[in-house]
Amino acid sequence: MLPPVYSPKEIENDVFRLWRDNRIYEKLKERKGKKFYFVDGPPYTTGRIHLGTAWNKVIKDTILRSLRMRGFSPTDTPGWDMHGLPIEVKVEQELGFKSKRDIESFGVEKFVQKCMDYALRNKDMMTEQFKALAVWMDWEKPYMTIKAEYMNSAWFAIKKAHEKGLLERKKMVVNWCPRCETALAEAEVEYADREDPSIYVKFRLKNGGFVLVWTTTPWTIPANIAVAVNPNLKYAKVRAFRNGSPEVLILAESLLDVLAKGYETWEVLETFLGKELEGIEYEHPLAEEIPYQANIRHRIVLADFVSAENTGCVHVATAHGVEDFELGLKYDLEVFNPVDDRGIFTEQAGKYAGLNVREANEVIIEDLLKKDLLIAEEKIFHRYGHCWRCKTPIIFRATEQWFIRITELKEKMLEEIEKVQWIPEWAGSARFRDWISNAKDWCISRQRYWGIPLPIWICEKCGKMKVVGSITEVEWKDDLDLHRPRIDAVKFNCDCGGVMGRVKDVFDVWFDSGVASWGSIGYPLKSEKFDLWPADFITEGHDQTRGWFYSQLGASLICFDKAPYKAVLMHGFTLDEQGRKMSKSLGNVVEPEEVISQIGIDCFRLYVLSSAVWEDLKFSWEEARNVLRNINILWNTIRFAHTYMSIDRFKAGKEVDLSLEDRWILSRLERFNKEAVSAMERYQLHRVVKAFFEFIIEDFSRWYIPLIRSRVWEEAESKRKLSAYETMFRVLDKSLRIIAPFAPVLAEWLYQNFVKSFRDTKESIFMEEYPKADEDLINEELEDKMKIAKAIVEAGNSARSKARIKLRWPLREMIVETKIKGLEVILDVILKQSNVKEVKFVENFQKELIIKPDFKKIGPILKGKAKEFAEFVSKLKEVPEEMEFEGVKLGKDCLIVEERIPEGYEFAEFSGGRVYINTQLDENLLREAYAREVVRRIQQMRKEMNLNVEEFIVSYVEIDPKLLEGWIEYVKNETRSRELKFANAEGYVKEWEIEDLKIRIGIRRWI
RNA sequence: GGGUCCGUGGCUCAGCCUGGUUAGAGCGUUCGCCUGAUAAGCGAAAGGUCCGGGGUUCAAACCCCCGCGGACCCA
Repeated sequence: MLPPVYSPKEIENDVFRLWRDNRIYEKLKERKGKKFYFVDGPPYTTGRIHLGTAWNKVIKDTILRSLRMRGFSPTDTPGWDMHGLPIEVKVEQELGFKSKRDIESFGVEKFVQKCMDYALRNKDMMTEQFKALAVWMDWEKPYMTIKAEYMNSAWFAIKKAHEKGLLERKKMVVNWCPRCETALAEAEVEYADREDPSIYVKFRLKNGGFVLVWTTTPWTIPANIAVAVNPNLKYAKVRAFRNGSPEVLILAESLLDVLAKGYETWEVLETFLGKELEGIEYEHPLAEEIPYQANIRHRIVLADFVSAENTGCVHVATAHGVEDFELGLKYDLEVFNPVDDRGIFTEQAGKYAGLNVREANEVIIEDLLKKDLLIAEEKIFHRYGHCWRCKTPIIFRATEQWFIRITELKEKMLEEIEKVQWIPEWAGSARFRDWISNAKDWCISRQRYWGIPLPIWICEKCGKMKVVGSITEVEWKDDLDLHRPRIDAVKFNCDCGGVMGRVKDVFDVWFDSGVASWGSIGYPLKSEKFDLWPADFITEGHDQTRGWFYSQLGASLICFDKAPYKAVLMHGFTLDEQGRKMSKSLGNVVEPEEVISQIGIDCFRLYVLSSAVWEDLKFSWEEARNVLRNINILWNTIRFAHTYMSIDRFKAGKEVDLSLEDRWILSRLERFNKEAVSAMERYQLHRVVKAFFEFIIEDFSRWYIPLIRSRVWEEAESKRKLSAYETMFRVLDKSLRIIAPFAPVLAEWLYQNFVKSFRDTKESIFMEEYPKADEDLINEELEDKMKIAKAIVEAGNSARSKARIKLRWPLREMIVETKIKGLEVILDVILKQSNVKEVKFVENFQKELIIKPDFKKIGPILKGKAKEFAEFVSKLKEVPEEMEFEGVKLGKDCLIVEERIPEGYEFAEFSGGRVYINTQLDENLLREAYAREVVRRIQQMRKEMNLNVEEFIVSYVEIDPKLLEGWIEYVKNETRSRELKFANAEGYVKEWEIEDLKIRIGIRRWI
């Protein structure tokens, strides 16, 4: 016997033990199958997996398992992304550090070691969490971005970039985190709302008047070099009055309303296009506070990016804005950067030296006010970039950085993504395409410690550069760690006689994972697996559009001029029930462990795999638990099959005569199989899960099993029984194999405890082949017929319900009124499921039409003759389309037609017609009904007594024996009563009510 | 401002790729039923302008266009 209730925990223990003790995964790994190169997108070693990571790995595992069953030997190396700022920040927090200085004084070597320990510890914890999801990957041999061999793959790429002229060092304005003191990539900037000042400042023009600018970053004013206007926008020179005194100002004509912020009235003196303003010089507003500004000639310049917003005049600080910087290149403006790595003003900033830029905001506003240059000061709530790890607001800063010239690769990238299969299609053709089209050069250098060191050496004497493409060039041996600071000690001799030292930077961590498609197989240090490249398949969340999908494509184009993957499945995000992101601050985080412990691994997997992968998944406990109910139904069907097959020592695989319902369920099975295979090939995992439950619940549990129940209860070697067993077995055996990749633990357990009992099996269900559909068994006509049978039975039940007659009470006849032919084949099915003695199919069931005139309609037309018309109508036997009465033509809408069905019948509609039931019960039917009522109650009592299904009893029924006349044997048979006595109840006694009749029933074990 | 996705009963979703019965599930509500696979299950009822508008078509939840609302990404 199977346990009566599905309890995931025990099953999981059993199966994990089986897999471990018999080394199932390892054995599968030894099999030589067709090659399939899958690359795992490495999760970052943060320490805990969240629902999204769990979902991600479950998708991967499902696909890997299905590939193995389909005869492939997929690569299943898990990856770990272990470098970078997030870990540095965590370690800094643990050590209580505030800035890079703390790290330097602590010692870089010790710090890096701490980072490594942290990453390794987290990797181990997360490995256990993934294993607990029944994810089969090669956990013993993962790829790690911190291994020298892997770092070598990145060096290889950078050397390639250098050879192709795609690596360059240039001064650029970058996103800069003043806390982490490093440049950040676009992908490392997180946008969040924040409040900033919004100020309107006037810059005094040398030839009189002012130009009005607007900014949200007062701290950039000390670095102001120019003011930009749009050459094609109309500007106005106005005379504005404040407290009665006039001032002349220039701003965009369409934006004059902003003057209301600081002036009472104004008048336009003249208008002109922006281009006429080019070259006009002005005085820096803080020239007195910042002596350095005296060296600079400030002037108005032209820029297309200036839009008609705020004042239409943009303050340009070449060191603090990307567009500003580029504009500076065009006009050959000076790049004046008075802000240091920590976001603190340098000596060059004069009065502001030593102030943090955010603190400086206030001081600067104050100074502008004193000089009467501030028109208005407001607050603005806007999206602003923050460091992805420490949440500090970023600043823009011009620095020297190393770049990959992605802009030169753009065209090729767009070309390459067209060759990739995207699931869904728009992930590539729209979303990714859009991202690439907007791509900028990739800043790959970080001024940090925990990362792959940039393999660039520069001669201290002549400035010559050497890019190292392999760790073998730095005399690497197995045990040598290549992280900072050790690598910093490596020097090369320059041809000029000088010494080359390494650039101190490390790689942007996104570059690490970008080389995964060859780094994970050790290329180029090892090349034996490189023939696998490029990847056949990868899958990650939609956030990886700008992350891993992109970094891999860029790195791969540098090295190999083609895309590193052939197919990409993009999945969604996990959100909370209301569709919000899960976050600690909202307190709505659901831990995968918690879910697993509550509903089990398989239930969790089936739940997350049942919604469309590319859509966001709103996690709902209720929905997840619903899946448990479905699993329970599957469990119950298997328990049913198992119970009887075991009693009869059934062995599968014998020739049997299949009956109608057997052939039907097998047809449904093959159809499901066909659907599953086609969905699987298109990575439409949710369709497989949906189809599975629909088949098991709708077809197998609700329809097939009730149909064969009586066959299963037949004694001895009944052929009908054996064919039912064989059919059930085929259905379950195949269904389990189809769903095994999705619900591996459950499928394995049922394979071991159900399938194995009735046929020779392999060691594990995962050594079986994924089933192929046998399309010859699909019988469309039979399926259609059965659909009709279902509809008829349902209509019959509905008619019963109207007549208030329980299904347990047999009925004499059912008349099916329909034009559909050839329903005789389903006669038995209907008889059985409707509990009727006879079923007739007719085209027209006799019924009486009652035709009355619609007085409301005919009254106005026929007036006084209406009564005569009523007489005429009463003689009609059928409804005419049209009639003529006393020379007036009348349509059938003048008639009200009612149907009267014969006395003693009730009906209900179905898609092909109507079903009538005869509601008259005669003596014999009544006795049968009573017999069934008694049986039902005795069965209930047997169950309450916990009797074995096969055990015999003696029954006592306090009822007039006449009521059961002719049905006594039936009752004894059904209830396994050796004796049925109409006497005072003994043993386990209960009182019952059948309709209005009160009876006492007693049963006891037969000894 | 640009791009993408989503919008289907009270709620959560499937169906859309590949147009074709009466648009399906689950949850919830009400009323019934069934049961030796039932710690279960099943049915019925109520509940739908398939976001709105236009187009293509014999036929549109589905394909196309224009809006509206929400989410995400970018500027």
